[in-house]
Amino acid sequence: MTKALEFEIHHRLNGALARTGTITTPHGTIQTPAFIPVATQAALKTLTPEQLEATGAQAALANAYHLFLRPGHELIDQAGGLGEFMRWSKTTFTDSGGFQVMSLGVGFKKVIDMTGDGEANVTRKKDKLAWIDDDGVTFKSHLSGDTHRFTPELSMQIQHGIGADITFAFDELTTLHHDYAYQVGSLDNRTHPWAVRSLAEHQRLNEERSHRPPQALFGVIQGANYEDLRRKSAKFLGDMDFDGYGLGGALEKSRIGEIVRWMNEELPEGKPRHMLGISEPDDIFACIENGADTFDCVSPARVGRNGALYTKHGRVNIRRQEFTADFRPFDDDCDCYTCQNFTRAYLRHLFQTGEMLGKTLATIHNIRFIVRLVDDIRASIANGTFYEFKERFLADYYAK
RNA sequence: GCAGGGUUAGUGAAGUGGUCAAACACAACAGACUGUAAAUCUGUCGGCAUACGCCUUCGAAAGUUCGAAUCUUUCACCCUGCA
Repeated sequence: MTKALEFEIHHRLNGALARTGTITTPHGTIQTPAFIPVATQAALKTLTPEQLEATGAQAALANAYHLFLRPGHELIDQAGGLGEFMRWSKTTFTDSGGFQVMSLGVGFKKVIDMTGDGEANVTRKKDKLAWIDDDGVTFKSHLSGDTHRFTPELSMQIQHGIGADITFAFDELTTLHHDYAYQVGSLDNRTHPWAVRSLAEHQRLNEERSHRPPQALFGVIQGANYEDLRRKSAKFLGDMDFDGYGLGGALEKSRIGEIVRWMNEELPEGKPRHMLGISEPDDIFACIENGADTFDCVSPARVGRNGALYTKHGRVNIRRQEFTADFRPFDDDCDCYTCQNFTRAYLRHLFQTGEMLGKTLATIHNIRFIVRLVDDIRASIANGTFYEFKERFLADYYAK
């Protein structure tokens, strides 16, 4: 193919923005909606590519910030690109690194405070490592303390070096404590101008690097919880020549569906929309219902590594004493490798003893659980049972 | 037999007259984790009580003292030198 990305819509849900479709990139086709697991440093922690593929994952998302620091985007370019480097033949994404770099600016460090009323207070003190201006972000590496500077241009150069099929524009991380005036300034002075610069650099790099498969670029919409800002941002970016859109952070969980709807009512229908950093079942339903096509999130993997496994009745901590002699599969409805082969007692034992296999098996289960949930939602949109499925699933999952 | 050292909560280990139900670590128990500074973090951890607090503890017994895990005596067990 000569195009970086093609998006086709197959089914639409009556009365809502939800749709099913396919995203095709030079490395394959993704049936949407889809959950995209996160392989931040060109690896999904604890899994081999074969194990990841067996979960049904159709793509993986890595991070420009982490790969810039180690091993460096030039090295990945030399290796033949991200997919070749990590031996993942399907579609790849990279996040721009903006979120990571700017989160250093609001990062927290554990501090023990012995002042005050004489009691030791363990607090989390701000440990600022990033400074933002309208041109870019200066930051210190969390690894070495070296100072670096990211601009939209450099982020695109890094992402082209890494060579993922789908890349994201460099945007500003805002948080909920930023007020309306700050959010306006963030859009007008940074996220939007940076989107223009990201797109220009991206187009230049796609031409310059015509020996490589063409890459796609998604613009990232911000605007926090403000309807006018979300619509304005979606309109502004929607008029630009992006291949798709990222729906970005700083939103109130309880209003997530509504906020996603504002954006998607303004965006061009024929381009895919990626919800950044979301994986809780209630959020996934809300976002898909309101027109999101793909999701990524570290949570299923991280939470799994820390011993919490998804079940149809909610998250459960596998280390609980009650599983000591429980020889049933973890979730008897689950078709994953872990549930097909191992008992709760064994999984608990692996976590109690700190065996690495426990983390692997829990990660396999959790990734499969969310991938399959989104696959099931896709099927329910196609056959018209979305609302029944949603109601049934969420009632079970969040039942006390 | 002589001389010296030791015995603290599930385990290891601080603590040598009051601020000690007793640091710290591990184990155990419970919880958190949403564009990964996360194989991380938080809480509980003698008994009863939501809590204020009350009760029983620092090998055993008997003492000294207003007050003992901390000092004295005897006993038990363990370790190290010399015989």
